[in-house]
Amino acid sequence: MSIERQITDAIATGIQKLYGVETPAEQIQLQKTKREFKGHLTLVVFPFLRMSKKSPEQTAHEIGEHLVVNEPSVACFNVIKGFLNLTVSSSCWVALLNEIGRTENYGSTPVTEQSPLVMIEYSSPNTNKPLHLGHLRNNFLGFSLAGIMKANGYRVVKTNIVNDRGIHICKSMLAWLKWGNGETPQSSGKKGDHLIGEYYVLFDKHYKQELKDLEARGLTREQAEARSSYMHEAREMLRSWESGDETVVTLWKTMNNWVYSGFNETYKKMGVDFDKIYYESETYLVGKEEVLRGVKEGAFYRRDDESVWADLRKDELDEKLLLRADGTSVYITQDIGTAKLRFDDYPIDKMVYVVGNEQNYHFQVLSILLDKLGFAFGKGLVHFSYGMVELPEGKMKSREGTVVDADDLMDEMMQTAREISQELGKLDELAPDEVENIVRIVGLGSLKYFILKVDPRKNMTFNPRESIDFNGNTASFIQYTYARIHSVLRKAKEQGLSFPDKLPTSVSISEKEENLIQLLAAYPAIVREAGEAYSPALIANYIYDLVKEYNQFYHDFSILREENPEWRHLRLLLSSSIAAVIKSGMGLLGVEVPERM
RNA sequence: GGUCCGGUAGCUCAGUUGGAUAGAGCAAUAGCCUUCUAAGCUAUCUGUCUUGGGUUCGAAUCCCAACCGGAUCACCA
Repeated sequence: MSIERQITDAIATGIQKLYGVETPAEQIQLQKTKREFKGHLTLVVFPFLRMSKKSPEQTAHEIGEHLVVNEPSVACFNVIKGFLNLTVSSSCWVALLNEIGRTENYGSTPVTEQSPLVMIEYSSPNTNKPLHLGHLRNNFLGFSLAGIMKANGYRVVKTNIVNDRGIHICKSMLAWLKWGNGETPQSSGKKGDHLIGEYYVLFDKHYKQELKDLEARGLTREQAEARSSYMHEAREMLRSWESGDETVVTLWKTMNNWVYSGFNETYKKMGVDFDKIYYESETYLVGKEEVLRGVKEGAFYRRDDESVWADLRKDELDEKLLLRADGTSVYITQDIGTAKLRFDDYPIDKMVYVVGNEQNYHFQVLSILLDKLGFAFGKGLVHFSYGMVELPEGKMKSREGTVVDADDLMDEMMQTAREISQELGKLDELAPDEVENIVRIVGLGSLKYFILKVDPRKNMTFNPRESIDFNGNTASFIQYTYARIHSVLRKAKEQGLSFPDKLPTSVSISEKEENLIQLLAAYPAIVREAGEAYSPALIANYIYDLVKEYNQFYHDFSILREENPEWRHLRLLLSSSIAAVIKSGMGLLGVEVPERM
């Protein structure tokens, strides 16, 4: 039982005894004492005044007296206005540190075969262009969330739905046929996804020119769009693809494979992975079948032009198209099919979609549609909706060339990490492959942390010109502290300074150390909250607080030079426990920590 | 126009199951490397928490209204 819980119970019995009123423990809220006051935990007594019918000060004193006499973990107390500040005894903190020190996987709940299964969909790229900054936020959030859910005792399946079919990929294919001269990733040395992206842009360029020419001949915009031969060819190609035309399908496979090998490289660099990948080309027909089943069962209806619709006006939404008049599927049809396949494949208890907040409406609709089709999971699906990544001058626009490419950005981060490391002379004594590894860990970690420390729901601003800081609330600051702790532990070992993993509770302990242990003790609750709130940011900001506190401690206290063996042991045990929590917490963000840097 | 989300220091962000004098980092200024890694530490400076009401012992936090910004309301994905 946690100290907090113990004291809460003692307060409940105290109030019962003093004022004869039964108070459920949930109503008693202990909070962390503010830094400027003495004590560890604070009880705000205002809510109990109507029971005690006495002044705040007097009430606080009475409860405080009761605790000191009856609850051994409370050493002393002080009262300021209506605030009862409790000081927990040193021996409790030492006992707590002992416990944390020998708890394996501290902070995480074990996963068993009976654990509920959560499937997390993230990434979901289109195969016509490379990944950009927005995808980075998506991938980092999705991967981190998977780790957090696992730490909270869920079985987790990470999944990805690849948008591999549709008019967009036909545009790239067409441009490549027309102007590509058989260029391949091998022949040009370009990454497959970047190569395809270039042809997508090239199509758009020629298409725009064609429109301009047509408009110059006196056509309106709409007429020009209808008359465009390029667009006509692209649509024609999509039709050939859907009817299984062999040359088109072969080309499609070839070009998509170029993209996949490019994506795989990027995913590897990002440090994310998937347990199961679905492809839209394999799910859209299933979606169509499901929609037709819905028509048969009366959930949806057909209009005169043969298009299929869902009437959601009873759910305070509008009518929604599900199949076009020509029978082809739309975006949401595919999500219905994917959902069905997934639930056929796995016994999913909870489905989480990591998708940007511009699709809030889409998922609201999807939830209702799945429910109408009789899928039990429809109502409970979670849309983990995150904000846009904006540049200082506003949204990223591919047409204006302001898109920040994921590969480029990651490379730049590593390059910057390398330059700073060299300037500081950090890497002088290390082997080249070690240098590469540290540069990767620091550069990439800083990027991930920079993105994940922000509340996922909020839009965030990213300034590519001001490179990401390596000071302050950053991954490198945390990584540096971790490396330094390891250095101390390494040196302790070299000097033969082993320390027991269990300290006598009689050891005297400073206020700073008590505060650090109190912070450490909060970790499991933070992991739980992060899981409930879907917020890796909670963990990031917690780790930062812990590290900041430890750094001050590190500068104020000697560890290896401390001559009192009990104190030295305490500090070594504290340091190694903190290192363990840093590693665990950063691991939940998908950020590695190096043992030296 | 309807719906949803946001507005906290010059900048980037914490802080919201209502609690004490609203916090960090960056930027600025001044110190600290014969001592466990200076990617660090210390000190100073920085605020109409968008505005106006309400709820109460107490509001950045909850409610109402207004203003500003964003998203969405596609036979695009």
